[in-house]
This record gives sequence, structure tokens and C-alpha cells, in this order.
Amino acid sequence: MAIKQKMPETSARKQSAAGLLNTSPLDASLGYSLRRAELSAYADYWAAMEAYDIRPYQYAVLVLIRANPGVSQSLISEELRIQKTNFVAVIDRLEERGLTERRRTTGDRRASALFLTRTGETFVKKLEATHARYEKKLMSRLGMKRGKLLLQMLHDFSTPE
Amino acid sequence: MAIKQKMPETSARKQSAAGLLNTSPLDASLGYSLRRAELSAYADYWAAMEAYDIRPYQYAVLVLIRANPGVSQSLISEELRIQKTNFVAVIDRLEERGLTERRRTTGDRRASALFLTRTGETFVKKLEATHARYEKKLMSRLGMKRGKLLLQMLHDFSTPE
DNA sequence: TATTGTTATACTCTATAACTATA
DNA sequence: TATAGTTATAGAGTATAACAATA
Repeated sequence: MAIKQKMPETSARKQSAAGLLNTSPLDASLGYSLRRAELSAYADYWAAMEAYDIRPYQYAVLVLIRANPGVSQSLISEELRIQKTNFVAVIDRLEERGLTERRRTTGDRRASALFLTRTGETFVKKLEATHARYEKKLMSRLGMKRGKLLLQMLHDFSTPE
Repeated sequence: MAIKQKMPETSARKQSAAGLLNTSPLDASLGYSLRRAELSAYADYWAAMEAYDIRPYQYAVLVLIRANPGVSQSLISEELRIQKTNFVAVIDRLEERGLTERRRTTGDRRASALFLTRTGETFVKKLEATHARYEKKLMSRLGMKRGKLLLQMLHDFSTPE
């Protein structure tokens, strides 16, 4: 794991100076509540995953490649809403760290087929185990039953009609 | 409204190439579901607010100042989890646009007391009206009843114990 | 000594334009 | 003509260190 990336050290954990501020216009906002929830989950993410030096979207890329060996860059970047032009550096970084590799497959010779290296496989397995504990901790904030309800509601929210 | 800021034009609206990818490891993740929901709300935000050229966190700053006239920079930046050092440029920008002003009050002479200008008051009123329509649209994705439930669950999630 | 606001700085994230090699 | 991946570039977001004025 040669290359060191920058990681947040102070990441948004502090509670607001409660009561000193009228925050009602924001509390009532679904958009802002989603933002706040994400920041709050983000803090727990780093608490759990710090040692691996892997950002949330990098984690997403790795597990998608693991679940879809040989997938193209465009499919993953589309799924993660990362523009293909910005995705190049993402994959470059994971490749530099020896976790993934691009291969030219016999089919479409424009496309890169993405795979985990053997190192990557081992690494991602550990990553997923730690990530599972992090997810469990997130769930425990609401309890399993309400947590699953939240998951369902977020899914419905993100995929309307 | 002199200064023009950069705004996203492509902002994450596209649906993923459904079915081509096994996304189950991410679908089950609360952290990733929060991220996806936020991206999805973000698209609607810009659809509604584009004309004002105001980013979500700028909107948050403006409504907090309106609800708390004379508030200090540190209180707002703490509430919004923006570091005080980065908050300087945020306020500078709003001030350049003639929407807010810093005043030195007689109390703590280190602190800036933040106010909306008269222009700012008028502007934020329009902003809030448009934002209310955007929020209503978000709510309509789930229906009012489930929308309120989601809001409550996000609040509980973000403020554990 | 601690806090409020500030400047300087650097890395990361997200966007557009323009290119290449294939299809 | 269109698509997959790429480079170059720029603005926005988020982090640290160090400082002046004030408490």
C-alpha cells in the first residue's frame, strides 16, 4: 500500500452548539436532513475504515468490480454518478495501489475490462468485513427494524415513479 | 447579482443502466443509500433553484442568518459543519453579492455579527418561496405521510442516543 | 491562555472541451 | 456518426498551519 492519500482528521463529528441557534428552517428540510445524515454517517465511516485509507466512493468501486468482474469503466462510473472523465483518475489510483487492473478484452477493443488483482481480492475481503461492522453500527442507531425501514424509504425516494 | 459562480449542468439525473450491473452490495448499504438519495435530491434542487445561482449550503447560511439576525460566523459554521477557516470565503461571496453584511457589535469585538442586507431580505424571501416548492416536490416522491416519517427517521439517525 | 476571524496553502471533487481509437 | 477511454484545465469543497486582535 504505497501511496498515501489525504484523509480528513476532524471530520464532522461535533454536535452543534445546541439551543443557541434557531435551526427550524433547516430541520424541516428533507434536502438538508439528507445532507446532515450523510455527514453523520461519514464520521462513522472514517472511524471504522481509517486504517485502509479508502474513501467511500473508492470502496463502492472496489465492491462493484468484485461483484461484476470484467465490468467496463463506463458502467461503473454511470452507476456511481462519477463522470467518465473523472473516473480515469479514480481507477488510476486504485491501479497504482495494486488493487485493480484494466484488461483489453477480445470483444469491444475500446473498452477496459476491470478486475481485482489477487492483492485486491484479499484487500477487499477485509474491507467488506470492516464495512459490514460499520453498517451494523449505522443500523444500530435506529434499531434493525427501523433501520431497514429507513433503507427502504431511501430506496423509494431515490427511484421515483 | 454581479458575480457568476459555476453551477453543474449535468447534475446526476441519469438513471443507471439498469440490470447490467449487480449492485446488491451497495443497495444494502445505508451509507451508500444516503449518498444516492442526496444526489437525487440535489438534481431537483438545481432544477428549482437554478435561476438564483445559490448553492445548497449558501441557502442554508442565508436562512440561518434570517432566522438568527446578528449571529456570529462561528455559530453558523459550526452548525453547518463548515470549518471557520473555509467559512470566510463563503461569507465573502455572499457579501460581494450584496446579500449579507458583517457588523462589529459592541459586545465581543472579535466577533462579526451577521445580517441580511435589505436586498438580501428581499432575495431570501423569494428564495424561500422557491425552496418550499422544491421541498414539496421531494415530499411528493413518497407522499406526505411517508415523507414526514422519513424526515423524522433522518433526524433520529443524525442525533443518536 | 483561549477564542474569533483571517490568510496562505494543498489536496480532493466535479465540471467542460477536445482528443484517440475503435465501433 | 457515436461510444470508451483519455488529457488538460478550472472552479468548488475540505483540510492544516500560523497569525492578529480580543477575551
